[in-house]
Amino acid sequence: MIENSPLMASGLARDIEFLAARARSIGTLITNAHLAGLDLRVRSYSVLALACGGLSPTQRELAEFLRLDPSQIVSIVDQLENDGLVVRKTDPADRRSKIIVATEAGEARYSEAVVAARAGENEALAALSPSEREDLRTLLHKVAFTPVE
Amino acid sequence: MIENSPLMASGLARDIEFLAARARSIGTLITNAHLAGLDLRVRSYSVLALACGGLSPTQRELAEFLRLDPSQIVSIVDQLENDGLVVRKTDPADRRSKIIVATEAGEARYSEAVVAARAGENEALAALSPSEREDLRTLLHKVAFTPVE
DNA sequence: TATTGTTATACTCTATAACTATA
DNA sequence: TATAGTTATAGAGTATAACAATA
Repeated sequence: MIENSPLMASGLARDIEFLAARARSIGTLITNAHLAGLDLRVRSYSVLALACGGLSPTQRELAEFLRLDPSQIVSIVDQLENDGLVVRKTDPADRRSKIIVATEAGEARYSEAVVAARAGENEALAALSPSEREDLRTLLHKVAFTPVE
Repeated sequence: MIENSPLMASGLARDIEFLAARARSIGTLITNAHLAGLDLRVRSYSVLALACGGLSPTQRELAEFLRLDPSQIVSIVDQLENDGLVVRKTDPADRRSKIIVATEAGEARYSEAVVAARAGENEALAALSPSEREDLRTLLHKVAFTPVE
Protein backbone atom coordinates (compact mmCIF):
# COMPACT_ATOMS: atom_id res chain seq x y z
CA MET A 1 0.00 0.00 0.00
CA ILE A 2 2.18 2.79 -1.27
CA GLU A 3 -0.42 5.47 -0.52
CA ASN A 4 -0.06 4.76 3.19
CA SER A 5 3.73 4.76 3.25
CA PRO A 6 5.19 6.97 5.96
CA LEU A 7 7.51 8.27 3.24
CA MET A 8 4.52 10.15 1.83
CA ALA A 9 5.27 12.69 4.56
CA SER A 10 8.62 13.55 2.99
CA GLY A 11 9.15 16.70 0.96
CA LEU A 12 10.08 14.47 -1.97
CA ALA A 13 6.45 13.42 -2.33
CA ARG A 14 5.68 17.01 -3.34
CA ASP A 15 8.62 17.35 -5.70
CA ILE A 16 7.28 17.66 -9.25
CA GLU A 17 10.42 16.21 -10.82
CA PHE A 18 10.20 13.14 -8.60
CA LEU A 19 6.49 12.73 -9.30
CA ALA A 20 7.08 13.04 -13.04
CA ALA A 21 9.85 10.45 -12.87
CA ARG A 22 7.66 8.05 -10.92
CA ALA A 23 4.68 8.59 -13.22
CA ARG A 24 6.86 8.02 -16.27
CA SER A 25 8.33 4.87 -14.78
CA ILE A 26 4.86 3.42 -14.28
CA GLY A 27 3.71 4.63 -17.68
CA THR A 28 6.64 3.08 -19.51
CA LEU A 29 6.19 -0.22 -17.69
CA ILE A 30 2.50 -0.39 -18.57
CA THR A 31 2.91 0.81 -22.15
CA ASN A 32 5.76 -1.62 -22.82
CA ALA A 33 3.57 -4.44 -21.52
CA HIS A 34 0.76 -3.43 -23.87
CA LEU A 35 3.14 -3.14 -26.85
CA ALA A 36 4.99 -6.40 -26.16
CA GLY A 37 2.76 -8.52 -28.39
CA LEU A 38 3.45 -6.20 -31.32
CA ASP A 39 7.23 -6.54 -30.99
CA LEU A 40 7.56 -2.86 -30.16
CA ARG A 41 8.76 -0.92 -27.15
CA VAL A 42 8.02 2.67 -26.18
CA ARG A 43 11.06 4.02 -28.07
CA SER A 44 10.56 2.07 -31.30
CA TYR A 45 6.83 2.81 -31.13
CA SER A 46 7.51 6.54 -30.97
CA VAL A 47 9.84 6.41 -33.98
CA LEU A 48 7.30 4.37 -35.93
CA ALA A 49 4.56 6.83 -35.00
CA LEU A 50 6.52 9.71 -36.50
CA ALA A 51 7.38 7.70 -39.61
CA CYS A 52 3.66 7.21 -40.31
CA GLY A 53 1.17 9.63 -41.79
CA GLY A 54 3.45 11.22 -44.37
CA LEU A 55 5.48 13.37 -42.00
CA SER A 56 8.74 12.15 -43.60
CA PRO A 57 11.11 13.18 -40.81
CA THR A 58 14.89 13.00 -41.14
CA GLN A 59 16.79 11.07 -38.48
CA ARG A 60 17.99 14.39 -37.12
CA GLU A 61 14.43 15.62 -36.66
CA LEU A 62 13.50 12.37 -34.94
CA ALA A 63 16.42 12.72 -32.56
CA GLU A 64 15.49 16.25 -31.58
CA PHE A 65 11.78 15.60 -31.22
CA LEU A 66 12.23 12.43 -29.18
CA ARG A 67 15.21 13.79 -27.24
CA LEU A 68 17.32 10.81 -28.24
CA ASP A 69 20.88 10.95 -29.43
CA PRO A 70 21.28 10.65 -33.24
CA SER A 71 23.26 7.45 -32.68
CA GLN A 72 20.33 5.94 -30.81
CA ILE A 73 18.04 6.76 -33.71
CA VAL A 74 20.38 4.79 -35.96
CA SER A 75 19.90 1.58 -34.00
CA ILE A 76 16.15 2.00 -33.55
CA VAL A 77 15.68 2.65 -37.27
CA ASP A 78 17.95 -0.34 -37.99
CA GLN A 79 15.57 -2.58 -36.04
CA LEU A 80 12.44 -1.15 -37.59
CA GLU A 81 13.95 -1.42 -41.07
CA ASN A 82 15.01 -4.98 -40.33
CA ASP A 83 11.43 -5.78 -39.36
CA GLY A 84 10.22 -4.24 -42.62
CA LEU A 85 8.26 -1.48 -40.88
CA VAL A 86 10.14 1.57 -42.20
CA VAL A 87 12.60 2.41 -44.98
CA ARG A 88 15.38 4.99 -45.22
CA LYS A 89 15.20 7.29 -48.24
CA THR A 90 17.96 9.70 -49.14
CA ASP A 91 16.64 13.26 -49.13
CA PRO A 92 16.97 14.52 -52.73
CA ALA A 93 17.33 18.08 -51.42
CA ASP A 94 20.21 17.18 -49.09
CA ARG A 95 21.88 13.89 -49.81
CA ARG A 96 23.39 13.75 -46.31
CA SER A 97 19.93 13.32 -44.76
CA LYS A 98 17.88 10.16 -44.61
CA ILE A 99 14.12 10.45 -44.52
CA ILE A 100 12.30 7.76 -42.55
CA VAL A 101 9.00 6.58 -43.96
CA ALA A 102 6.76 3.74 -42.84
CA THR A 103 6.04 0.84 -45.20
CA GLU A 104 2.52 -0.53 -45.59
CA ALA A 105 3.40 -3.13 -43.00
CA GLY A 106 4.63 -0.30 -40.77
CA GLU A 107 1.39 1.64 -41.13
CA ALA A 108 -0.59 -1.51 -40.36
CA ARG A 109 1.53 -2.31 -37.31
CA TYR A 110 1.16 1.27 -36.12
CA SER A 111 -2.65 1.08 -36.37
CA GLU A 112 -2.60 -1.82 -33.95
CA ALA A 113 0.02 -0.19 -31.75
CA VAL A 114 -2.01 2.99 -31.32
CA VAL A 115 -4.85 0.95 -29.87
CA ALA A 116 -2.46 -0.82 -27.52
CA ALA A 117 -0.81 2.42 -26.45
CA ARG A 118 -4.17 4.05 -25.80
CA ALA A 119 -5.14 1.10 -23.61
CA GLY A 120 -1.90 1.53 -21.73
CA GLU A 121 -2.46 5.25 -21.27
CA ASN A 122 -5.94 4.50 -20.04
CA GLU A 123 -4.62 2.06 -17.48
CA ALA A 124 -1.83 4.37 -16.34
CA LEU A 125 -4.23 7.31 -15.94
CA ALA A 126 -6.99 5.35 -14.23
CA ALA A 127 -6.85 7.72 -11.26
CA LEU A 128 -7.78 10.75 -13.38
CA SER A 129 -11.14 11.90 -14.74
CA PRO A 130 -11.40 12.72 -18.47
CA SER A 131 -11.13 16.45 -17.80
CA GLU A 132 -8.16 15.94 -15.49
CA ARG A 133 -6.46 13.99 -18.27
CA GLU A 134 -6.94 16.92 -20.63
CA ASP A 135 -5.52 19.30 -18.04
CA LEU A 136 -2.52 17.04 -17.56
CA ARG A 137 -1.99 16.81 -21.32
CA THR A 138 -2.02 20.60 -21.65
CA LEU A 139 0.36 21.18 -18.74
CA LEU A 140 2.80 18.46 -19.79
CA HIS A 141 2.77 19.76 -23.35
CA LYS A 142 3.99 23.14 -22.13
CA VAL A 143 6.72 21.60 -19.99
CA ALA A 144 7.77 18.98 -22.55
CA PHE A 145 8.41 21.58 -25.22
CA THR A 146 10.18 24.13 -23.09
CA PRO A 147 13.32 24.98 -25.09
CA VAL A 148 16.44 23.65 -23.37
CA GLU A 149 20.25 23.86 -23.81
CA MET B 1 12.94 25.66 -32.65
CA ILE B 2 11.21 22.54 -31.46
CA GLU B 3 7.85 24.28 -31.09
CA ASN B 4 7.73 24.80 -34.86
CA SER B 5 8.68 21.26 -35.81
CA PRO B 6 6.34 19.70 -38.37
CA LEU B 7 6.36 16.65 -36.07
CA MET B 8 4.18 18.64 -33.69
CA ALA B 9 1.34 17.65 -36.04
CA SER B 10 1.78 13.96 -35.17
CA GLY B 11 -0.55 12.17 -32.80
CA LEU B 12 2.45 11.46 -30.60
CA ALA B 13 2.59 15.13 -29.59
CA ARG B 14 -0.72 14.58 -27.80
CA ASP B 15 0.27 11.30 -26.17
CA ILE B 16 0.49 11.85 -22.41
CA GLU B 17 3.02 9.07 -21.92
CA PHE B 18 5.32 10.60 -24.54
CA LEU B 19 4.91 14.08 -23.06
CA ALA B 20 5.65 12.76 -19.57
CA ALA B 21 8.78 10.99 -20.86
CA ARG B 22 9.98 14.13 -22.63
CA ALA B 23 9.24 16.34 -19.62
CA ARG B 24 11.06 13.93 -17.33
CA SER B 25 14.04 13.77 -19.64
CA ILE B 26 14.37 17.56 -19.55
CA GLY B 27 13.74 17.65 -15.81
CA THR B 28 16.38 15.06 -15.03
CA LEU B 29 18.93 16.81 -17.24
CA ILE B 30 18.35 20.16 -15.56
CA THR B 31 18.17 18.76 -12.03
CA ASN B 32 21.34 16.72 -12.47
CA ALA B 33 23.10 19.86 -13.69
CA HIS B 34 21.98 21.76 -10.59
CA LEU B 35 23.03 18.93 -8.26
CA ALA B 36 26.41 18.32 -9.91
CA GLY B 37 28.34 20.65 -7.63
CA LEU B 38 27.04 18.77 -4.59
CA ASP B 39 28.26 15.40 -5.85
CA LEU B 40 24.69 14.12 -6.08
CA ARG B 41 22.47 12.96 -8.91
CA VAL B 42 18.68 12.70 -9.04
CA ARG B 43 18.69 9.14 -7.71
CA SER B 44 21.13 9.63 -4.85
CA TYR B 45 19.43 12.92 -4.00
CA SER B 46 16.08 11.18 -3.67
CA VAL B 47 17.51 8.50 -1.37
CA LEU B 48 19.22 11.15 0.74
CA ALA B 49 15.98 13.13 0.93
CA LEU B 50 14.15 10.15 2.41
CA ALA B 51 16.97 9.41 4.84
CA CYS B 52 16.63 12.91 6.29
CA GLY B 53 14.08 14.24 8.72
CA GLY B 54 13.78 11.17 10.90
CA LEU B 55 11.74 9.04 8.54
CA SER B 56 14.08 6.08 9.10
CA PRO B 57 13.10 4.05 6.04
CA THR B 58 14.31 0.51 5.43
CA GLN B 59 16.00 -0.21 2.10
CA ARG B 60 12.87 -2.09 1.08
CA GLU B 61 10.68 0.94 1.72
CA LEU B 62 13.08 3.11 -0.27
CA ALA B 63 12.96 0.68 -3.19
CA GLU B 64 9.19 0.65 -3.30
CA PHE B 65 8.76 4.38 -2.86
CA LEU B 66 11.36 5.30 -5.48
CA ARG B 67 10.41 2.45 -7.82
CA LEU B 68 13.99 1.21 -7.87
CA ASP B 69 15.08 -2.38 -7.55
CA PRO B 70 16.34 -3.35 -4.06
CA SER B 71 19.73 -4.11 -5.63
CA GLN B 72 19.94 -0.55 -6.97
CA ILE B 73 19.25 0.81 -3.50
CA VAL B 74 22.24 -1.19 -2.26
CA SER B 75 24.67 0.60 -4.56
CA ILE B 76 23.18 4.05 -4.02
CA VAL B 77 23.32 3.61 -0.24
CA ASP B 78 26.87 2.27 -0.61
CA GLN B 79 27.92 5.52 -2.30
CA LEU B 80 26.11 7.75 0.19
CA GLU B 81 27.57 5.78 3.08
CA ASN B 82 31.02 6.01 1.53
CA ASP B 83 30.61 9.76 1.31
CA GLY B 84 29.61 9.85 4.99
CA LEU B 85 26.10 11.15 4.25
CA VAL B 86 24.05 8.22 5.60
CA VAL B 87 24.54 5.18 7.81
CA ARG B 88 22.91 1.75 7.84
CA LYS B 89 21.40 0.68 11.15
CA THR B 90 20.08 -2.81 11.76
CA ASP B 91 16.40 -2.67 12.69
CA PRO B 92 16.17 -4.02 16.26
CA ALA B 93 12.63 -5.22 15.56
CA ASP B 94 13.68 -7.23 12.49
CA ARG B 95 17.36 -7.88 12.19
CA ARG B 96 17.09 -8.61 8.45
CA SER B 97 16.18 -4.99 7.74
CA LYS B 98 18.56 -2.05 7.53
CA ILE B 99 17.29 1.40 8.41
CA ILE B 100 18.88 4.26 6.49
CA VAL B 101 19.46 7.46 8.39
CA ALA B 102 21.29 10.61 7.37
CA THR B 103 24.36 11.75 9.30
CA GLU B 104 24.84 15.38 10.27
CA ALA B 105 26.88 15.81 7.12
CA GLY B 106 24.03 14.21 5.19
CA GLU B 107 21.46 16.59 6.64
CA ALA B 108 23.72 19.52 5.82
CA ARG B 109 24.31 18.33 2.26
CA TYR B 110 20.58 17.80 1.84
CA SER B 111 19.83 21.36 2.96
CA GLU B 112 21.99 22.64 0.12
CA ALA B 113 20.62 20.07 -2.31
CA VAL B 114 17.02 21.09 -1.69
CA VAL B 115 17.85 24.62 -2.76
CA ALA B 116 19.59 23.34 -5.89
CA ALA B 117 16.72 20.99 -6.74
CA ARG B 118 14.18 23.79 -6.28
CA ALA B 119 16.17 25.96 -8.64
CA GLY B 120 16.16 23.12 -11.16
CA GLU B 121 12.43 22.61 -10.81
CA ASN B 122 11.94 26.32 -11.27
CA GLU B 123 13.96 26.27 -14.48
CA ALA B 124 12.25 23.16 -15.83
CA LEU B 125 8.79 24.58 -15.13
CA ALA B 126 9.50 28.07 -16.45
CA ALA B 127 6.61 27.74 -18.90
CA LEU B 128 4.04 27.32 -16.12
CA SER B 129 2.44 29.87 -13.81
CA PRO B 130 2.47 29.21 -10.05
CA SER B 131 -1.12 27.96 -10.09
CA GLU B 132 -0.41 25.73 -13.10
CA ARG B 133 2.51 24.23 -11.20
CA GLU B 134 0.21 23.37 -8.30
CA ASP B 135 -2.28 21.80 -10.70
CA LEU B 136 0.50 19.75 -12.27
CA ARG B 137 1.74 18.65 -8.86
CA THR B 138 -1.74 17.48 -7.86
CA LEU B 139 -2.36 15.60 -11.10
CA LEU B 140 1.06 13.94 -11.16
CA HIS B 141 0.68 12.95 -7.52
CA LYS B 142 -2.45 11.00 -8.37
CA VAL B 143 -0.81 9.29 -11.33
CA ALA B 144 2.51 8.65 -9.61
CA PHE B 145 0.88 6.79 -6.74
CA THR B 146 -1.55 4.74 -8.74
CA PRO B 147 -1.08 1.20 -7.42
CA VAL B 148 0.57 -1.04 -10.02
CA GLU B 149 1.42 -4.76 -10.35
C1' DT C 1 34.31 24.53 -42.59
C1' DA C 2 29.97 22.54 -40.91
C1' DT C 3 26.37 18.95 -40.82
C1' DT C 4 24.10 14.02 -41.36
C1' DG C 5 24.42 9.62 -40.45
C1' DT C 6 27.33 6.07 -38.69
C1' DT C 7 30.43 3.37 -35.60
C1' DA C 8 32.62 2.59 -31.38
C1' DT C 9 32.81 3.10 -26.62
C1' DA C 10 31.65 3.94 -21.98
C1' DC C 11 28.68 5.06 -18.42
C1' DT C 12 24.01 5.09 -16.16
C1' DC C 13 19.78 2.87 -15.45
C1' DT C 14 16.84 -1.26 -15.04
C1' DA C 15 15.74 -6.18 -14.39
C1' DT C 16 16.69 -11.05 -12.96
C1' DA C 17 18.47 -14.73 -10.56
C1' DA C 18 21.02 -16.73 -6.88
C1' DC C 19 23.05 -16.40 -2.33
C1' DT C 20 23.13 -15.23 3.18
C1' DA C 21 21.07 -14.17 7.22
C1' DT C 22 17.32 -13.73 9.56
C1' DA C 23 12.19 -14.54 10.45
C1' DT D 1 8.98 -21.32 3.91
C1' DA D 2 9.38 -16.62 3.19
C1' DT D 3 11.61 -12.01 3.34
C1' DA D 4 15.69 -8.22 3.53
C1' DG D 5 19.74 -7.31 1.85
C1' DT D 6 23.58 -8.49 -1.20
C1' DT D 7 26.21 -9.93 -5.33
C1' DA D 8 26.70 -10.84 -10.10
C1' DT D 9 25.30 -10.26 -14.59
C1' DA D 10 22.99 -8.81 -18.58
C1' DG D 11 20.22 -5.74 -21.11
C1' DA D 12 18.19 -1.08 -22.03
C1' DG D 13 18.94 3.77 -22.06
C1' DT D 14 22.12 7.88 -22.50
C1' DA D 15 26.27 10.56 -23.77
C1' DT D 16 30.72 11.46 -26.29
C1' DA D 17 34.05 11.36 -29.73
C1' DA D 18 35.68 10.26 -34.26
C1' DC D 19 34.91 9.22 -39.15
C1' DA D 20 32.90 9.24 -44.21
C1' DA D 21 29.90 11.52 -47.27
C1' DT D 22 27.87 15.63 -48.48
C1' DA D 23 26.91 20.54 -48.13
